[in-house]
Formats: sequence, structure tokens, C-alpha cells
Amino acid sequence: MELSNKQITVIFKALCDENRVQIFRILQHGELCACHLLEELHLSQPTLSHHMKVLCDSGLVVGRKEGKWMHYSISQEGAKVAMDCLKEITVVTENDCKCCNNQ
Amino acid sequence: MELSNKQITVIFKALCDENRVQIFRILQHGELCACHLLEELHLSQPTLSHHMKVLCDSGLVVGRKEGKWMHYSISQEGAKVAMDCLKEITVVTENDCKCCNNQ
DNA sequence: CACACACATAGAAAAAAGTCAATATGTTTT
DNA sequence: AAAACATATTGACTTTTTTCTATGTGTGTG
Repeated sequence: MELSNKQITVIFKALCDENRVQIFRILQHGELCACHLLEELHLSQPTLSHHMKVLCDSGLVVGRKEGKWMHYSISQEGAKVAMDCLKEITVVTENDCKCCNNQ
Repeated sequence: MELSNKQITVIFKALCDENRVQIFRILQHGELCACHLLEELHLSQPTLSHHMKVLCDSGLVVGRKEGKWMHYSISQEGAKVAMDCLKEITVVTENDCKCCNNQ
């Protein structure tokens, strides 16, 4: 897939804030609209809106508009991309140390 | 394993900075000491040292001291923890929307 | 059509993270 | 023991992120 360093940071920023991690935990019980998420978090409405944008940008969460409500859910496709990305960036192709006093 | 929200953010902070992602790419070719990492990055030595600390704190990278050199490598155990964590936080237990106009 | 509701956006303030120069620490070499 | 080297720490500065209040936008309702 060849994601850029920048794109990788955007994906994993989703999980770099405690409130956002908490949002994942809540969304694990199923799709939920912003107003109900708000009830379970100690955040203002604009702050939640900001976090939902970060989450959607990462691809790990998707939003679905229905009338005046926004329904959010965890994206399994996004999760797969993140998983593949994590696997790809942590795989080691060679194990020998070609460094310093190991000449 | 039951990681706290805070612990999860510490793991994934490793991948939230472009320079750190680049460090992963370099370490994929094998263990390397800080001085050689430094040659490949446009960073000052103290900044690299800072990033290596963030990476080690995440568990995704491990450092091995050998004389005056610090050798860094990607930790496969750390990668597994991160993978399990990502899987755990994105799994959805129920899919029905119990929300708003879906009463 | 006016009002209420759900959510997004703008702008400002505060907190956190990234960066570097200077310096400290620990290790090897001469 | 002094000098040289590799890395870590400190402290200051800059940039980014988080957060809020105020306001805007779009949708449904009386």
C-alpha cells in the first residue's frame, strides 16, 4: 500500500489521546451518535466534534449522517489498514548489527 | 492484558511523529546505534535522543548499551503488544445502533 | 416561517510536544 | 589522569494539539 510517514502519523494520532481511546471503548458497543457519546465524556460539544474529526481522518472511525444526527462507528476496514501498517512498519528484514564496533 | 487508556496512548505516540516513523524504517534494516541513526536524519543529537526515549517508552523499540554506544532495534514483543492492543481497541462487540431515532 | 435541536467551525487561550544550543555523564583511549 | 567520544539531560523557544466560548449551518417541528 506504501503509506507515507505523514499518512502513518495521521492514522495513529487516533490513539494518542486518552479521550479518543475512551471513544473507541464506547463505540465498541456499537454505532452511536455524537450526542450520546457526549453524555459519556467530560468534554464540551465542540471538543468532541474536534476529536471525531481526528478519528475520521485516521480512517479508524466512520461517520454516517442521518437527518440532524451523526452516527459514528469503528471501521473494520480502517482497523485493517492500521493493522497492516503497524505490521509493515515493525517488521525487520535483517537482524545483524552493521554498526560501530561490530565491524 | 487490560491496558489503561493512558498506556495505550504511550504505545501509539511512537507512530505520531514523522521523524519517529522514519526511524522505524531505518531500524527495519537491523539494529543500529544512535550515531548512525543520526547520520540519516536531519535532527540534532539531543532531539534524536528525545525521540529514542519516546520510542523506548512505547515498548516498540529497545535499546542495548554496549560501551559508549546505544544500539537500538525494533522489538517484536513490543510490536505484538501494540498489535494486540490495536486489535482489542477496534473490535466491535455489538453492531446494532441503539441510538437516537433508532428507538 | 420561526424555533429548537444536533453538529461544525472560528478564534483564542492553555497545555503538550518537538527542537536546538549548552552542558553533564559515562566510557574508552592515549 | 586527561582527552576524546557517544549519548543523556537541561532549559529556552517554537510549533502543534487540546480545550473552551461564541457563532454558524443544516435539519426537523410547532
